[in-house]
Amino acid sequence: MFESFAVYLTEKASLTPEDLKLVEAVTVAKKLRKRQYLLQQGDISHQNCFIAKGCLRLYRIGEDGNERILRFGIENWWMADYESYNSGQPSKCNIDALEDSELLLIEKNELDALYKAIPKLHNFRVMLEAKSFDASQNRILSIISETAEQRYETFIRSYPEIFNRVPLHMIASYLGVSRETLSRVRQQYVR
Amino acid sequence: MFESFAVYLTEKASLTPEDLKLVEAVTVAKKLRKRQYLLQQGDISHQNCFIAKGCLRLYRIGEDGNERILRFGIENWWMADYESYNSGQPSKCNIDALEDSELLLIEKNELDALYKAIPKLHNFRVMLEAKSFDASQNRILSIISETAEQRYETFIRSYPEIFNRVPLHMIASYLGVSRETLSRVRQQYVR
DNA sequence: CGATTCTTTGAAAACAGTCAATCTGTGTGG
DNA sequence: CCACACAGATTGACTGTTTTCAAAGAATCG
Repeated sequence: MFESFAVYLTEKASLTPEDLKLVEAVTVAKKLRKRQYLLQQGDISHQNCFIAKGCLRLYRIGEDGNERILRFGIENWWMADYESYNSGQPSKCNIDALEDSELLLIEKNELDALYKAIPKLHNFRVMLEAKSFDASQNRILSIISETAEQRYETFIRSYPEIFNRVPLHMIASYLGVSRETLSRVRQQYVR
Repeated sequence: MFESFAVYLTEKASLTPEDLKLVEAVTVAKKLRKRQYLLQQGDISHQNCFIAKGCLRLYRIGEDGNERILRFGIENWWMADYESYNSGQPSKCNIDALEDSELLLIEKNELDALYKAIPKLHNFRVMLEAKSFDASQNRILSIISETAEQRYETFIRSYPEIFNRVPLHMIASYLGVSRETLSRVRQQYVR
């Protein structure tokens, strides 16, 4: 199960076999069944999670009781509530599995130590975070400037590997529209 | 003009007078008149900009020709189009001044060198970027889950130093509503 | 003062949300 | 293997919000 993580780190971050040993020493494997939580509101998100297999989502519960999905994650993506992860404060979010999933967890302090030991890994992380920020800026632009239909198109274009893998009402939540509206938008699409 | 930057770096990033000399050596001061551009679409955003005084905005022109504001910046904030800054690719954004402004510019390669020379500064940057990411996640949550009125309240609460300093139609653009809607929302507020 | 920018207002149209009912497929337990 | 519950998707009718278009009223600047 560490294997796919090793491949990822070798290809994306150019880690050597020696580097990988250091990583493996602090990595904990975890399997999650569909619907199981990785993190619940109030927990501290003290580990970073690499998704080897499966699909997760990160969401908050609004004052109206509805779920608002902030992010999805699939194979080769990282997942944590970074607000809690960085601050050490209790999380306002939940993370759960949308499919049976295989995860690799690293404690924040262990990962920070790895960054010191493997500068390449640190650079890789900085690059990843920059891309995450870009993605979230582009998502903001999409939400503030596009109609529901355009947002759905943008989502499909941006995440072709995700849109047909998660329930429609979750995509609706991610896009900030009601599931009925998204359903109607899709109809026009089929024609 | 470097003085306010020095104070900022001392207080926020704990830089020493020696550190500051290194920083000053690569810092270029620039004044911008209201309405002047710092960056125009197609330019490469190759310098990071510290705002010593004034107010800037970063925006894109949509297909409909309308401006969509992605960020504001005031004293002690940093400004650049980080997508272009990090990738070296031409920017899709514009940055201009909403007030006469005093800026301190550092070239990306100079700043990267500073991070090597002053690890404290690098840590500070990493922390800042993490906060920016959190802020943009919270903004996404606000846009997808709140009404126009609630978003305006959230904006005022989040940025009390900005909301009464920039034109209303720009806040409307930032919030993703029409200026007319924002104007009406504010009316209810006054009662 | 004149020009420009910014803000407000009104009325109609477009859009999205809500409520309620129905339909589908999936999986579970008897 | 069937019956049932459940999650997910769709549809219709209605309501409410937001946009658009057009016009006019403040405010600001040179």
